[in-house]
Amino acid sequence: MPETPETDKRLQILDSAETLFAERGYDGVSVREIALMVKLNHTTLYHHFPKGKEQMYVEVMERTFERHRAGMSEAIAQAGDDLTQQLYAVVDWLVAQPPLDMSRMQQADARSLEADTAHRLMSLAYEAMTTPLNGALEQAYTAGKIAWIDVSMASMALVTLVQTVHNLTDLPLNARKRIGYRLADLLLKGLLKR
Amino acid sequence: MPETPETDKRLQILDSAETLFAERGYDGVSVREIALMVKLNHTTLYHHFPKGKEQMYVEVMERTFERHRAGMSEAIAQAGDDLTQQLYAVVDWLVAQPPLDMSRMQQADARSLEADTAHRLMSLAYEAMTTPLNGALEQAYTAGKIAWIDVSMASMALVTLVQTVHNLTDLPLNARKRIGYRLADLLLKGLLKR
DNA sequence: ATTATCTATAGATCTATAGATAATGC
DNA sequence: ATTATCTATAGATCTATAGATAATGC
Repeated sequence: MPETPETDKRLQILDSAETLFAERGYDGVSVREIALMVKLNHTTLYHHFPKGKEQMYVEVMERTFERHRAGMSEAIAQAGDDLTQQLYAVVDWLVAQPPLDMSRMQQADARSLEADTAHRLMSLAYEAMTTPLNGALEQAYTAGKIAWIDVSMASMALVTLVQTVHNLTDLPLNARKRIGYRLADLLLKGLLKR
Repeated sequence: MPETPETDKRLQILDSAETLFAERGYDGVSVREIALMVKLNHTTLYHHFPKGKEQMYVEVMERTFERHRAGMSEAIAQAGDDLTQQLYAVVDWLVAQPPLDMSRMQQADARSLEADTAHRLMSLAYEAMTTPLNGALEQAYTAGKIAWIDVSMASMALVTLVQTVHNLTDLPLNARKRIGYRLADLLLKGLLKR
């Protein structure tokens, strides 16, 4: 069976790099490991990515952020206009995706990149990961459903909390999703009795 | 002025290692960097820690966990019996401490350690970081102040959220604390209107 | 005599480049 | 002729050990 033109080696490399970078971060992954996953000698990767490991990381992350922005927007749009259902849909999306650890990106990965590149990527990340949720929260506020809050703080809080579900590596996807819903409930209802 | 006997070289090494490991994780720190901070040749550290870098990391983390457990217990005890004030006190403690990124510990650091050691440290970490808050939440539930929740999930959620404040590196301590309080409020009151 | 420190070095990575060889497209 | 792949290798780390030398305690 012939390969489809989209799945050429360059895309295979990015896909493998994405899996590895998501698991272990920039410094935790070697160019050799990425090459091993796509069955190429590691020096061949420099043909496809002349600027080396940093270029692979940047292209991987740009793809990842855009996919997350689109995926979360779509999830929210499909969920109707109830905030709780919208947050559950975002949980479904995030839990099914590879982990995206913004704290590690900032504390570790960014230090190994050229400074301008690191700043640009971090801004992209915050923007992509909060914009769809910000919209949902603003709409809920306008509709009188939620109290006044710092919308972008709440969005980051949800994303951060749901990402911790990826640390439960021994649980199957469904169990991780259920825990994600409970974290969303916690953020929606709060601890104090109503 | 003579050095106090407690601040001998071994403790200086652990203090420097703690700062560096907290900032950049196990793989992000080299034995040479630790040695540089205490003005020793890096090979000298193997005299004080014959099992090398892993031994330094283990001793650093054991100290850190115990200090956090004690610090959070003390903070809660001093705060009286109001849950909100107790959580604020925990925020004060956590924000003033070096960052402790459990996600990075599990996803990155643990992979570089001997497997048994890694498991033992992770268990210690979860236990130390949640036990004091679990107690406060159980007491609040018994007193009818909060709704029924998974207490250890809520404790981890608070710790995780407050740790993100360490990523705001350009803000002074007081500003970071205020954001910590607002995150605690979010968890206490929730988004939905009451 | 014991403890703390250093020099020298082994051996295992890592990223990246130069340049040869094989595969592909016209 | 161009594109994709490989071999060989440079040069920079890293952790760790062996063994010499200096400082300290009895």
